[in-house]
Amino acid sequence: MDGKPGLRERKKRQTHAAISDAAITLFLEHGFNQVSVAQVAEAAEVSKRTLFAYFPTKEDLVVHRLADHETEIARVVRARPPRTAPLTAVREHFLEGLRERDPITGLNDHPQVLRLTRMILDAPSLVARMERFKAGAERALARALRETADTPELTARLAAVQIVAVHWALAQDNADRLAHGEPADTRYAGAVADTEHAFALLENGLRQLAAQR
Amino acid sequence: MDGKPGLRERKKRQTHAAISDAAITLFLEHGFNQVSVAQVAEAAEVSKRTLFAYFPTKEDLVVHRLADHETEIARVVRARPPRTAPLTAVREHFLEGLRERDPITGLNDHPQVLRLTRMILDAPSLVARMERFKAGAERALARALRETADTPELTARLAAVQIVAVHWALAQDNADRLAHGEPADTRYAGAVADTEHAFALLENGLRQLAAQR
DNA sequence: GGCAAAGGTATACCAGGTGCAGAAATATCC
DNA sequence: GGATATTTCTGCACCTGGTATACCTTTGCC
Repeated sequence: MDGKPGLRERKKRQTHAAISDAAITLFLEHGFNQVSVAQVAEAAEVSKRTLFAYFPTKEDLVVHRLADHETEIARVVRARPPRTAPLTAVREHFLEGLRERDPITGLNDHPQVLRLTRMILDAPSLVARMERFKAGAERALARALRETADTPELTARLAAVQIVAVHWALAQDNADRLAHGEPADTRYAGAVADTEHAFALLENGLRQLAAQR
Repeated sequence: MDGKPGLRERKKRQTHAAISDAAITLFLEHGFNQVSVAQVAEAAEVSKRTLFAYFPTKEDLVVHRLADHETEIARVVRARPPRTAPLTAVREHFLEGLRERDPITGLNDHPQVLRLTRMILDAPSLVARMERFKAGAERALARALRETADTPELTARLAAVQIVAVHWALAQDNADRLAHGEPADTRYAGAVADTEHAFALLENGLRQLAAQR
């Protein structure tokens, strides 16, 4: 489809990568808030104005790498085998992510990943950006549920927000533990158990929640 | 406890209110992003520095009014009658909110409220701020569940994120409809039905989600 | 009334982000 | 291959949110 990307196109990609790489390197080294976009631009040998032509905000310098994941759950639901419940597909996908130590599950303890996670958590504006991400994931998943499982509008939205919320809670929990020094391999069994528990809760509802007091 | 707030204290409250009022007035009239903090400060007859002494960020000029609601769900759970399930308490509280047209349920169509909602939705930074709000509500609710229903750590967190997510989805749905012109009184019946449906889903789980395809 | 402390102000400053006019590089047409 | 049109990059000035500093005013209190 594009045997000839064209010089202009290639340079664009190159510049994009140069800026992104310079940004990540500097941010990991000194922290997100400690590095100005001017410094990033200088390191990438590009004007500040050009940097903003490629990345609309400073946060995007980091977050654009995760853009694919925004619709990941929705894609999993759409691509599920016939007669499989959406929830089952999402659960299996998450378990597979755990097995593969996919960073999105929070269960990857490579120093680079750990530092990136810490960097994001230390920068409020980046955390806020991640929340918007979640909202995007919810919308995409709601659509997928409507279109592939004939789920009514409201039910789809409700299911979507619940699933995404649980997904993130699990990942965050894993990431927290690894951030506190627990090795991924040690955490693995617990992460699997927690995942099973969480999806069982989703499937069976909160009825079981004690009513005492 | 304080029959004599003291002059200093009174002036502080007064200044606080003056700034907040000036801000809301200007924001409602011209839009959040169209008004600078300098203009708000000028309207409130206060220096910019003073404004930031009272409100840490521009967003807080709007959001501080909702601060109480951050822990509202958690308080409802803590204050529930004996042997009542947390979920029941939250549902009843939401239904009561609908009856009273509490703006937090999205079912208040007073022009002021409508304009405020629109203003918030039109300003990405305010939306982001609301998301942080949600996160705070989740934490508070998780604690309440742990402390009043002996819910284990993970279960409490999972339940909390689900409940808060559904709560917000319902409110947002109502707000959306009113924003599109539907009167609150017309929407009321549907809002109640949707609420019942949503909480039934929470209670019974997503098992029912069709597995077709 | 006088003094310490709290609170307010003016000013200057930093960082993220945008608008604009022109220079430089790339693509296109002859 | 060269002239031209188009895209992209750049430098610069500027706006806005937010902070630091240093100084002044008000309040509380003896």
